[in-house]
Amino acid sequence: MKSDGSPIALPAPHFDLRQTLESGQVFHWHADGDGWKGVIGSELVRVEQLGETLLVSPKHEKLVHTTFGLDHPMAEILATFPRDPDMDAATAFCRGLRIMRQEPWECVATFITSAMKQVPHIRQISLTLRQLYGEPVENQFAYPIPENLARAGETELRKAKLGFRAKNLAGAARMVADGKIDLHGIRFLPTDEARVELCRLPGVGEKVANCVLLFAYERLEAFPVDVWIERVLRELYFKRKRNVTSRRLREFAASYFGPCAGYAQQYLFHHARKTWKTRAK
DNA sequence: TTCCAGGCTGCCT
DNA sequence: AGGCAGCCTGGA
Repeated sequence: MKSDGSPIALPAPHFDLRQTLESGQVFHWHADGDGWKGVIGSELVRVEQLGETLLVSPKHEKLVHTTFGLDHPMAEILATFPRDPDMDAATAFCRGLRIMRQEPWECVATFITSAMKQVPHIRQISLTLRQLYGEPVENQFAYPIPENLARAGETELRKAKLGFRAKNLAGAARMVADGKIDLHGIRFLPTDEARVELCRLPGVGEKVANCVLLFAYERLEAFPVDVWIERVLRELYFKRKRNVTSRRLREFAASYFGPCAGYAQQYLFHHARKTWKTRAK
């Protein structure tokens, strides 16, 4: 580390750094010795967990506290979960996993590029975009601002291996850069209206919008349904039924998992991905 | 080689 | 409203 002062110990009870970073919310953090490094905004941050504390540079204390949701009242959140054996198992397995607070543009852009991709690919795309279009931060790069991706355009982005996602990312970047959508203002909208706004962006449908609502706008009730969580819901809650529509699954999720459904979803998702050995990459 | 992956979109019925 | 193919690319 540079001379930012020696790390301080930030209290982090009921928190698990590794599980939080490996639960498919963010795709650019990497292990650094016994800790992790990643860029938050325009800061390169190193975090290391030591028991129920986090070692961080003093100047990153507040940033880390906010980004990792250390203010979340976990006991209260867990108390809202439905009680059934599968939910209980996921909750025990994921103890300490927090929903993070990401910067909206980075979050929406990353999930636009995640369509039909496996995690290593999403990480690769994030890294390539940062290296080509992001501002340097020490020896790493910030996520590119919308203006840079809009200027690059679809053709250039295709060279960064984005495939059909290039058009969507370039289009979304253009809308944000031109002020056609106000990602900051969305913060103040009710969740349903915020979702409609986000879906105006190319490449953003209900799933990506819900990811952004959950991971960037603190809407803990937002419940992203991807192919994985569909498998989980069918396997755990509709085992013997066939012909259950996606719509029916979403209706079930909305009523069953309660006001922190997004948290519950993340736990079911992470538990399944880490324990269902088949197919997971 | 062939197949498909953490989704969206447009076009069908 | 619900179903379905196509979209790029890389890895199994």
